[in-house]
Amino acid sequence: MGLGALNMSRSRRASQRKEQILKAAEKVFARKGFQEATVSDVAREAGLSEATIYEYFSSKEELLFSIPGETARRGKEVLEFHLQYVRGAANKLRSIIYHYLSFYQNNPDYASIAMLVLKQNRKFLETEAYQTVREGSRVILKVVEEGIASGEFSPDTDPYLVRSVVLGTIEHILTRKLLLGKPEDLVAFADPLTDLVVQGISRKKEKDSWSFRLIVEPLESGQKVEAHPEVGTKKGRRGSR
Amino acid sequence: MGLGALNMSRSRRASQRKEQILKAAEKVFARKGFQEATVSDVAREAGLSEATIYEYFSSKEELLFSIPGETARRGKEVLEFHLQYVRGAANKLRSIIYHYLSFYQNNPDYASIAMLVLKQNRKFLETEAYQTVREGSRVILKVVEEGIASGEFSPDTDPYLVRSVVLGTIEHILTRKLLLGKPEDLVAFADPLTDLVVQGISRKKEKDSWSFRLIVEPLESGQKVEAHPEVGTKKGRRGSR
Amino acid sequence: MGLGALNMSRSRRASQRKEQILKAAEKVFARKGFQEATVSDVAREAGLSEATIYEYFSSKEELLFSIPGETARRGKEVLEFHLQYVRGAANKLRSIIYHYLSFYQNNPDYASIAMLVLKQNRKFLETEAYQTVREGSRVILKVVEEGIASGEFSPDTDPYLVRSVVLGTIEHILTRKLLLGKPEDLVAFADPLTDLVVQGISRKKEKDSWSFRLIVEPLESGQKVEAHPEVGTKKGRRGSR
Amino acid sequence: MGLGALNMSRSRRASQRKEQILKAAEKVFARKGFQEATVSDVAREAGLSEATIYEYFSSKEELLFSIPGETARRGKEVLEFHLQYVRGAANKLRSIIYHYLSFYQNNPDYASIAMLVLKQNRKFLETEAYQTVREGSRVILKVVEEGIASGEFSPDTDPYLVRSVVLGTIEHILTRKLLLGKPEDLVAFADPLTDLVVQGISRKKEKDSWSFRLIVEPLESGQKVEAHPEVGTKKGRRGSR
DNA sequence: CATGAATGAGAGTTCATTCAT
DNA sequence: GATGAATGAACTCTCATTCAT
Repeated sequence: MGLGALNMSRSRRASQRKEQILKAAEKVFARKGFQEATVSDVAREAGLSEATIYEYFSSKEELLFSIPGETARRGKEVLEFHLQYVRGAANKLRSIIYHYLSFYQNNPDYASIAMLVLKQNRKFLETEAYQTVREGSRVILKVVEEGIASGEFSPDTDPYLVRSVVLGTIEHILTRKLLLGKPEDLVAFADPLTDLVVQGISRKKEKDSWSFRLIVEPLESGQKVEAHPEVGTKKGRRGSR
Repeated sequence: MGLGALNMSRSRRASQRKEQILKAAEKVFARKGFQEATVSDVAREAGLSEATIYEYFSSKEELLFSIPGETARRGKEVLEFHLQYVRGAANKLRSIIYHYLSFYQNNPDYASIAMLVLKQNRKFLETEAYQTVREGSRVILKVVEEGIASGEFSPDTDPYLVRSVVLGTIEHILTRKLLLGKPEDLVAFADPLTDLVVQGISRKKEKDSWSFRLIVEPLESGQKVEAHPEVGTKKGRRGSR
Repeated sequence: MGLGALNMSRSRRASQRKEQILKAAEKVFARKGFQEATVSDVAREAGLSEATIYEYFSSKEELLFSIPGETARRGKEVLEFHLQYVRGAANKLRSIIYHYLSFYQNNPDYASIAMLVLKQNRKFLETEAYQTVREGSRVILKVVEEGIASGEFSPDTDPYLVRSVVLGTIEHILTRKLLLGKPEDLVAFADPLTDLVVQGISRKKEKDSWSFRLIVEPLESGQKVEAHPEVGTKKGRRGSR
Repeated sequence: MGLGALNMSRSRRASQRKEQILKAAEKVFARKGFQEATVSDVAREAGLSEATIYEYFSSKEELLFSIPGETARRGKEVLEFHLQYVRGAANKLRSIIYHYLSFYQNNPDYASIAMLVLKQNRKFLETEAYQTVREGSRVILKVVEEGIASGEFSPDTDPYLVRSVVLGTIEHILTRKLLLGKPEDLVAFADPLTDLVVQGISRKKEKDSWSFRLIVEPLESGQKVEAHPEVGTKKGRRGSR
């Protein structure tokens, strides 16, 4: 005792052990999936006995559900921190998309568990960790609403749809990468995806200008107006939620 | 025996049994998930003994992987049939999105298995059934390419990204419905999603340039064109695949 | 199929298996106790696999509680059958005591489980099997009440106490035999115990005092009557129940 | 430390700790049973760590077997002390029975462990603590023998049977109370039980006097004392031990 | 002395799968 | 073709016990 730096408070050491176990579990579950992985696998990976795992987590499932906790919280914090300095809804959307992709790219084991294990687990929805994820995704809603208010985005934009587009696309690409190995670089999708979404929901100036043009018509040109009458002009459609 | 219409060929009867078992399995796996469901559950649902299940399917996993087969093929066929009569890439995209949503809406058990069971299963990728799904999703690529070629869509559109946006969004919304019960009506998302995507990938600059030209021509107005010049104009960005 | 006598109905075979397992369990639990015995032990003794045990009994505990069922019912029936032909409460008591001792003597494994395992198990009290045991012990109450009514037994006899004396003594002797191996012969206690109990509850002093008076009258002697006036004359004492 | 009265000898303090642990163990084992209780439960109850338990007792079982020690010894001493002042075998029997019932009533945790845990444990018989119990029960034998010698009890009384009757009945009533909660008051059984037993083994004067009477009535003589040899006079019956 | 932390050793239980009928 | 019956093979979880500090 009294070994200075070597000494460590009880709870500090305990939380270190927990972290050690969680890292091992993340690795193992990511590689084998939840059902296929055994607690014995996790114990081996952590260099501990099975019983020790149970000292820190009351069940295999609790172990699984504890994995996102810290990681997700940290991800959310980083995102929110960076978002502070970004101006404009479109730019914020770009930042969010970039962060998600970058986060998954840098945390492949976490990504694997989130996409292939937790996402399909009904019980995960009742988890505290899920709340963090939920809050994170709520940021998208807010940004979209902000963009609508500022006039950057079309007033009939459905924020829920946008969220589904953003998260759905990211998850789809990520899942492909996890299962098929392609694409190599997730982050490369940040800009194209952002552009697509932003253009997809931005105010349709074009039409405005078209109307304008029509007035001008009396003199010349403007025939192309009818060229794409069906695109983006049906108003009032919005899915519930 | 040999009594004409009453008789049924060996294989005919066998394939009927298979269908009976598959229907039961779909129901059970959809409700309980794969690992949680037992072969005994499926047998009970089918009104057969466990051993009989094994007469027709060599393992529980093969049973699972056999579920999509017919259903997916039928879905793909219906889609392709309808697509024949649709003109224009944007309209085809709308039709595709509508079909996917409608299909999942009308086949909730299948949807549940696809989203919550198969998607997380690496082995499913080596399945024949997966090929059907793959082919189905390839249709999107073709339509987008067609749209690019026709000038409907921006030439720097990434068909793979579009596919991910379309399928990812659909799956995201579907998964939410399966796990959270919301939204009630999937099909209501067909138009807003299509609109977003189509606007997101439709030819861009041209319009700007048109307005430009038109504005100059008449007399005044049109300055706002430069208002958001940064949106959607960054060229050359494309994720690998 | 169609093997005549060798064939056996489904349920018949199942109940035979159950019996086989129960016999094995009785043997094993009697020898090792419940906690110390493993399901594997029982399976080995029965010549079956562990899994098969669980086909017939849902848990180790259910297996334990199923042991008394048949045996206890049969014991109770034999007792009641014989009791029909016995006249007089004292003789019935003797018959009951004899039967209990004889039953335990002839069913040592059952006796061991009843005395050393079930008797101390709170959960057993909620068992159906326990009801049979309960009913069996109720016979004693009835007989005592009958004896009181007929005047054979003292009117202030507490039937519940008598039942406790009879069963308690039998169980005490039996437990000693099970743990210490002595006494060899349980049935030898039937008569002495019966005599003690019957004398202990038979009509008492009153007779003495009557006789006394009669004796004195004629000629002489009889002073010793007062010798033990304090024994057995304190009336009105009775434990609750 | 070393501050006079505040100080305490090593062994004194150790034996205090032991007592503290034993009290906790008694409570816990009484409530949950031996197998169901964990060393951790005992440690928590004692306000100590599990490891500390093992400083004082080498195993969970040793802890169990140590519980009776002091308590049983004290019980035995109190009984013997009071017995000194009681005259007459019957009165001594009454005193013994009273003491047992009273002791169990006042030490319900001890009673629970004795009846529901130790009694079923073969290994307890090899314990030193069991010797104390044994000695205690030997007192009954001595008193009965004394009563036989003094003529209070019938000469063909089997002391071992009487011991079994006394202890068996007490334990039977006690076990009922522990498991079923009834009867509330154990001590109320002291007199009725004593009366039953004492009358059950007392010299059968009555019969003697009857015979007497018959003889006197006519004119003289009385040799026919053997007139009712069948009640309680069958000699030579005695269970081994 | 006291204990936090770690673990070896099992036990009960579940099921996918097989096979004789 | 259909199935009742049987089981091998694991896996999760529990706890008494140890030991370094």
